[in-house]
Amino acid sequence: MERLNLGLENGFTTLLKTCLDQKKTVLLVGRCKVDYVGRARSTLEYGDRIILVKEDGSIIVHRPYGYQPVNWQPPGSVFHIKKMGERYLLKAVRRKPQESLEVTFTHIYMIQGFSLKDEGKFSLHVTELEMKEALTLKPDLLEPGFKVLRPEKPVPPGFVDLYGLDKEGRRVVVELKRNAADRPAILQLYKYIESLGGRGAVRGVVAAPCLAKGAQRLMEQMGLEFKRVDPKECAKVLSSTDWRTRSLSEYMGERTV
Amino acid sequence: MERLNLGLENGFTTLLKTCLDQKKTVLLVGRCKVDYVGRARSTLEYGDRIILVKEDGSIIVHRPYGYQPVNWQPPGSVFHIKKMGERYLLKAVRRKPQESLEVTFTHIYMIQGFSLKDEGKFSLHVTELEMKEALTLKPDLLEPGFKVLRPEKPVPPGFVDLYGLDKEGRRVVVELKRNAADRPAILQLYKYIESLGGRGAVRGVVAAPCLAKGAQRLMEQMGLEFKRVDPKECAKVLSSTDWRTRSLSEYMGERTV
DNA sequence: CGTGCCAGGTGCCAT
DNA sequence: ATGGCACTTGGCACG
Repeated sequence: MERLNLGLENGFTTLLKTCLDQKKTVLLVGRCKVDYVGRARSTLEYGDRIILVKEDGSIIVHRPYGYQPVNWQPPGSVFHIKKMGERYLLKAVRRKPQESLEVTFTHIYMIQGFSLKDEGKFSLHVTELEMKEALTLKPDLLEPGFKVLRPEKPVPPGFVDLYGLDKEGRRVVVELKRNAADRPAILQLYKYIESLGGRGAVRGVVAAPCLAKGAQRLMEQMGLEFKRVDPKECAKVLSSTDWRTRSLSEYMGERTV
Repeated sequence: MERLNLGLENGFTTLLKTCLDQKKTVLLVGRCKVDYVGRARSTLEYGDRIILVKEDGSIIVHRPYGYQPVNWQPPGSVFHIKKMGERYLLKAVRRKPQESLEVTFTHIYMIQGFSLKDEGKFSLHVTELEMKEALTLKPDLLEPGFKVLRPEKPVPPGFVDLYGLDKEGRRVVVELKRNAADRPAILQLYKYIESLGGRGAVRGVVAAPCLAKGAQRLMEQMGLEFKRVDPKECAKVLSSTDWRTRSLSEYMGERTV
């Protein structure tokens, strides 16, 4: 970590340009207004905010409350910096879609550049992908005798989460949800079934921790089955075994065939 | 704006606790690892990051790249601060769902508290709501002679965006999309039509700037019509008139009747 | 409070 | 590039 703080007297524009040139991350705190034009359009009146300008050309404007940024521009944006009389202008533009974010400062309370080294690995568990992996390795988690033929089977409208055979040899199409299975999930499964020859030809199974409120009736109407699957249970299966380490990622890698 | 920077020697824990007690926003830059457990679970190995701790009890961890935070906890979280030997611990817990975020610092490059005053008004334009407002005020934008009977008509599965009559007096159900109308939107409209007596009884119209890729065929299959509506055109209608200022919001406010 | 739907959604990976 | 889809989705409005 290397720090850069030229002080405000040295100039907002100088510091900011230096940081951007050197691909440093800049932390700004100041009183500003924000105007955004692009897919939509927004205005934010003057107030105190925190602004992050990152090495990759992204910018995020945070109010002193709330989880979400009030305005932003994604990585790859191009910055323009200007001093306009008493005010400082920071503009971030991206193309495709053409969007522009303009931050106008009346006061800058803090500006500081940092060279941050962050190569730490991030890993997320208990995702739908992990559920799919677990069910591929231990299909019994879905039902005894179930065999996975293909995870991510492509069908005309999209991708089936799991495709396999039950112990009687019938084809099974599985729609997997990490959260409660809702109406859209069920309708999606139904579409897949239709494109695979209809209900007579394949079994339709919704695998999820539970069903959403209105989903039960829809399930029955469409003649689909619900199988309870616990995401944490799936994650545990993966972490408790070491078969995952290599063999699974390879196996899952073949799903595109 | 009031600034608080006691310096590191004064103690990470002291400063942080003071800031949280006084409901200040804290900016932190340091080398840390992050562990999250809750709906899912994640680990982030050591690296340099920026942490925002806001007045409302939210915390956001940013890597030096990317638009999205790598870890976070929403407003209302409860913080626990501890010094563990050479390391500093910042833990944010929320209930419902029960989730915990733990940031462990080995180095703190900067820590600073700010009392930020931000009452600036934020407004976003050209939302789906504004399109609906525009079409309600100028139904001709949809098609000549169209009349809106009710925005947001409630039907068993949900709410119809616009409900009205065409110039021949036929009932029209409109599904409105600010972006390209996709399959789910079309299926949704179809559900509404079924619950209103089926295709013979009402016209089904998808109003959007354009159709998503595979949507055309589905539209035809279901016997629905597509009407191009330009969000910018809608915005112009709203901005070029001042009828919006009060009267419309009141009118729209009655939609729940 | 749960439930449903929108978002400047974003991100990831597929063809 | 575009399409399909998950996300610790978050957010809001409504029953």
